[in-house]
This record gives sequence, structure tokens and C-alpha cells, in this order.
Amino acid sequence: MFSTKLSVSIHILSVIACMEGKSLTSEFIAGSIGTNPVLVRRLMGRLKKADLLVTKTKVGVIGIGRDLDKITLLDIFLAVEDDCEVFGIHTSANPACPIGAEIETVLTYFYQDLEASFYKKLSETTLSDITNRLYKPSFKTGEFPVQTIGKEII
Amino acid sequence: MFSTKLSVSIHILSVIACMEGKSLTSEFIAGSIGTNPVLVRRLMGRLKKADLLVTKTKVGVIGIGRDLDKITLLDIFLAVEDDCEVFGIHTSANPACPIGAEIETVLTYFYQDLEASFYKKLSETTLSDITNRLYKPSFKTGEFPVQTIGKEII
DNA sequence: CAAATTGTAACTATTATGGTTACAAAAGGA
DNA sequence: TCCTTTTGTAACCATAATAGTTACAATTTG
Repeated sequence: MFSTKLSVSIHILSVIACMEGKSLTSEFIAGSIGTNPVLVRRLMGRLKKADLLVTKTKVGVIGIGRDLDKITLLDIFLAVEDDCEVFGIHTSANPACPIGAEIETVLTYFYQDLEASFYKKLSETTLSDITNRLYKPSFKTGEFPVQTIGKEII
Repeated sequence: MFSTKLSVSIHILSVIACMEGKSLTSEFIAGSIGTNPVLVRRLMGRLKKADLLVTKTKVGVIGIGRDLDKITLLDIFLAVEDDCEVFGIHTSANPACPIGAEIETVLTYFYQDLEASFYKKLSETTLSDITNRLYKPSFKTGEFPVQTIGKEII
């Protein structure tokens, strides 16, 4: 399967989208994810390069790069995964065998179609679809214990 | 990405489908793939368990388990991949954070839909679609150098 | 019976992921 | 201006999966 990078990146963007105004350090976000601040910074670096996040300053805190309904899961996936092809193809096939000689071409043909369909589906869910299911009014009124998310629980 | 197991398994089944009657040892098939006979036997073991291959004898040579147009890429994929979910979800999310508490549920919701679409697409290509693009009449008339595929080239 | 082949276990090498430490550079408040 | 915080990166480690390999008992078949 694909790694958890997409899931963690969605988590990062959701925290930023739902909690704008709070002190969104990498440590705070990592506290929500249950991981390391460095992982968060690494992924945020890739999200910034893809313009899904914007920094106010060169080294700094952040806002979402576009309207939430203009960021699709495909955008995030392509931003954070190194290798976005769905299936690997062995490159060792024997060209002296008629099947070995053709298999890569034939598999590529079918996989491209599969991949196009997969990407299309990924592009049909947006970050706003995600946050609409996550959001509760209490997020911005501070009714949850922000302090416990960061340093203390970790 | 997913491993090359699906690709190699399609290759195995294609060789068996297109060259029935020849001496289909694991070494011969491995020679076409450019890999190790043990890998071929391992994958064939899983394909047999899924009834995509049938053995004539308990330890023995083989035929395809069904009509080629009744074996889909999904059947093969499910037979040989250990972990068939598309995206991993981090299990470390912090339940004290309102987003951490919900993210797994929300991601699962969207991933299930994505996975269903992916599986459906995988099920729409059959082994006969593959072999129709591979097959040439010379396969069965022996006009290619079978001997060079196995022991000698490796 | 003898040779060939299978099914399986055990082991190695390589790679990717996820986690961690460390630190220079930048930002921003006192 | 200085000091603290935070970022962006590099370097490193542990773990897991893939792919490859050796070995061998069990079975089939000539």
C-alpha cells in the first residue's frame, strides 16, 4: 500500500485549516498527529513547494494556500509521495521470450488507464470535504485543551 | 506504490496461458521473467490457493484455473498482495485533539470509496485482455527459441 | 529405482518509512 | 540589540517489506 504520508498531510492541513489563529508550531501539529515535529516540517516543506501552504515569512507560520475546496487529495498525494505510480513493473523480463518482450508495454497500457481512473477519483475529494466532516464550532472558541496537545502529552 | 507482485503474477499466468503444452517448470517461467524459480513458486502457491491455477498432481504442472476472461486483475491482486488497502492511516493520532479524535474515521470514510472505485477498475480488466495483446500464433508453433529462455540465458 | 521438480524454510541484501538528534539561520519579542 | 523560539535540513537509526538465494525433504514420472 501507499504510505501514511497522504493521511498525515491531510491531518496537517486540517489542523491548520480548522485552527487558524492559534499558535501552529510544528510541535503543536505533531502533538495532534502523535508524531515527531521533524516529520511535520518535512511534509510541510513539500506542501509549501506545491503551494498548498503559504508562509507569511521565510521561516514561519502559515495559512492554507488556496480555498479548501480547491485543494484535492490528488494535489496532496502528488505533493508528498515520491513515487506516485500505482503498480511496479519488473524490468527484468527476458526479451528473448515473446511474452517477456511484450509484457512491459502491455502492462503499462493497462496500468495507465487504471492510474488515470485512480487519480480522477482522488481529485474528486477536496480538503473542504474532509474538514466539513471534522469541523466542530468548539475548534475556534477554544473549548478543547490545546495545551495538552503539544508538549505535555508527548 | 504497490510491489511488482501483480505484474510478475500476470506474467506467470500469461506464460502458462499462452504456452500450455510446453514444459512449464518454475525454472522455465522464471527464465521468461528474469527472476528466480523460487519467487515463481512462491507466487504460484498463492495463485493456486486462490484457484487461479490448478495442479494436475499434488506437486506438479499446471493449467489456468478458469477461462481467461473470468480471471480479473483484481482476483490476481487480492491473491498475491498481503496488504490490499490503498493508503495507510497513522494510528498515533491524539484523541485529546478534536481533529486527532476524528481523523481516522473521516479518512477511512473517503478511502473506502476510493478503494471501491480502484477495485472496480481492477476487476474490469481480465487475463484475456492481457493475453490478447500478447499472443502471437508463433507461441504454440514453437517458432521462438524456448530453450534460450530457461537455463541457458540465465 | 533415479532424475527432475515442487513446496517450503531460512537466510541475505536493498530499500522505504518513520523516528530521532543536532544545529545553523531566521524571526520576533523584551 | 540581545535572547528565545522556531524553522529547515542534514545525518543517522530501527523496522518492515521486497526481492533474491541456498538448501532440502517430499513427490512425481520416466
